[in-house]
Amino acid sequence: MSTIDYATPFVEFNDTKIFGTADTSAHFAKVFDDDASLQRSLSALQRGPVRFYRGNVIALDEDVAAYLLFVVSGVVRSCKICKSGTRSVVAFYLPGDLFGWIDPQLSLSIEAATDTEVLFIKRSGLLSLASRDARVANVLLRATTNELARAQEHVLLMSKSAKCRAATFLTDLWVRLGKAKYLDVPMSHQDIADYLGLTTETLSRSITDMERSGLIARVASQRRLLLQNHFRLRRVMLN
Amino acid sequence: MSTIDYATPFVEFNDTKIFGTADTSAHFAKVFDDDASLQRSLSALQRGPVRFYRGNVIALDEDVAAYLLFVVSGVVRSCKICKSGTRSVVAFYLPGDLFGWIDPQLSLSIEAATDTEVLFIKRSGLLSLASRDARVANVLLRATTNELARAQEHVLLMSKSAKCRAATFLTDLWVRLGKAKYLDVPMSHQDIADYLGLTTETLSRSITDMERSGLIARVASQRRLLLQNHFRLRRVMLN
DNA sequence: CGCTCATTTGAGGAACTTCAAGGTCAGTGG
DNA sequence: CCACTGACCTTGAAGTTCCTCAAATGAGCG
Repeated sequence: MSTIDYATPFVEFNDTKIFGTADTSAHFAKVFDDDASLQRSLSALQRGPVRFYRGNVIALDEDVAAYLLFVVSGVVRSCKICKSGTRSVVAFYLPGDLFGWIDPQLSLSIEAATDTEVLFIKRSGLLSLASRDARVANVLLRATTNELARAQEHVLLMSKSAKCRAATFLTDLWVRLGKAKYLDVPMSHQDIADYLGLTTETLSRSITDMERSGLIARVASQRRLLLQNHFRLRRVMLN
Repeated sequence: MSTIDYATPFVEFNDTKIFGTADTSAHFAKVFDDDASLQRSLSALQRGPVRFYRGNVIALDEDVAAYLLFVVSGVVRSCKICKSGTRSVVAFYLPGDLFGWIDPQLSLSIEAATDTEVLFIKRSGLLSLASRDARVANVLLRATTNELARAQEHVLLMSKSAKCRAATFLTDLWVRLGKAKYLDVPMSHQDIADYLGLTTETLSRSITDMERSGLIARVASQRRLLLQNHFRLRRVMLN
C-alpha cells in the first residue's frame, strides 16, 4: 500500500454516502446476495472499508496492481498529472462502483474527491475465485465493460462544446446518483473542469449560462442544483 | 447481421495486412498455439474471415451484441454519428485486435477504415468456453482491459493541444504497427481528425508544422511518413 | 488527359483560455 | 457575536487556439 496514510482519524462524512456506516462488513459481497459460502470467500479477500479524507491519495500503481477497489461511500477520482503540470481527471467512481483495471503505463493516481470509504479486494484472489465461479467472472466482466463504455462516452464528450459537456456531465451525474429531486454535486468545480477538459472559468460560465436560460437552478447551497428543463437540457447535450 | 452487404466482390488489399491471405482458417485460434482441441472449439465459433471494402459498415448494434470481432487485416474504426451530423471516431482496431464489448446504448457503428478482413466470433460460445477454460477467460479480460487503457489514453489526449494530439497519434500508430522504418498511415485524414476531435484542416496544419520543424518527413507517397526526431516528438507529446 | 476525391493553404471569426479581480461561504479565533 | 481567513466559485477583458468558409493544389484512376 506504499506510503498512504489511511490511519488518519476521520471526522465526518458529507452527504453522498449510500450505505449506512454501521454495517461495515460485507458491502461488496452484497452483490451476491444469495450464496452464503460465496459471501464468505469474498469477505476473506476484502480489506476495509478504509476511510480517506478529501484530497488524499487512495492508491498508486503498485496498489492498483494488487487490489481492485470498491467504493462504499463518497467519490473517488482517477487522475493523471502531466509533466507539464496540468491535471486530467480520467474518471469518477461513485458508491457501488468496482474498478481497478488500470494500465500501470498510464501511472494514474487514485484519489478521494470527497471524504470516502473504499474496500480493497485482493486482485489475485478475486481472479482465482472468478475462474471457479462464473457469477464472479460475470460481475468482473460487467464492471470492466461498464467502465469501458463510460470511457468511450467520455471520449465522445470531449469533442463537444463546453456547454454541452457541462450539461451532459450534470445530467449523467444526476442519473448515476439515483435521479434524486436535487442534484448535490459532490466534487469541486476544479475536479469537474479537469474531467471535462475545460478551465474552471469556462465551466462556471457554462453553468451560469444554463442557469440564466432556465435549464437548471441553484438551490440554497452553492453545490445544490435543480435540473429544471430536461427537454431543453437534452437538446443542449446533442451539441 | 442485419442489412450489411459483405457478399460484395473484393478486389485487392492495401498493404496493412499482417497475416497471409492464404491461411484463412484459424487466425484467432493462433493465439492459443499449443492446444489442438481448444483450437478446434474456437474454430467452430468463428465465421469468416469476411472481407469489407473501405468505408463499408461491418457491424451495428445487433451484430455487436452477438459477436466479438477479430481484425485479420486492414483497419477498423468504431464511430458515432451524432444527431447534429458530426462524426466521432471512438477507436481504431488493427490486425490482431479482438474487440466488441460495446455498449448498445452508445449505438456505435463498426466500419472498415481500409479494405479489411474480419473474423466474427460467437459471443455466447466464447463466453461459455471462457467459463470452462481459464486461458480463454484470460485472453478476453486482457483484450478488454487493453481496450480500456486505450480509451483512457484517448481521453487524456483530447484535452491537449492539436499539435500534441497529432504527434501522439502518429507515434502511437507507429508503435502499434510494429515500429517499421516508415509509417504508412492507413486511414484518411478525415478519420484521424474525427478520432482526435480536430478538423482535417487543423490536423493538416499540425502535420505540416511538424514537417517544417523537422520532426517528421514525408516520403514518396502522400501517406508515408518518417518519424525523424523521436526526442523532439516526445517533447511535443508532453504538450 | 481529365475526372474525382483527399489534402493543403489562407483569411476571418468563434470558442475557449489566461490573467486579474471580486464575491461567497464555512470554519476559526478574538 | 463578529471580523478574519482561506478555499472555492464567479465575472470581466484581452489573447490564443482552433474552426469555418473558400479556394487551390495534388494524387489516383479510368
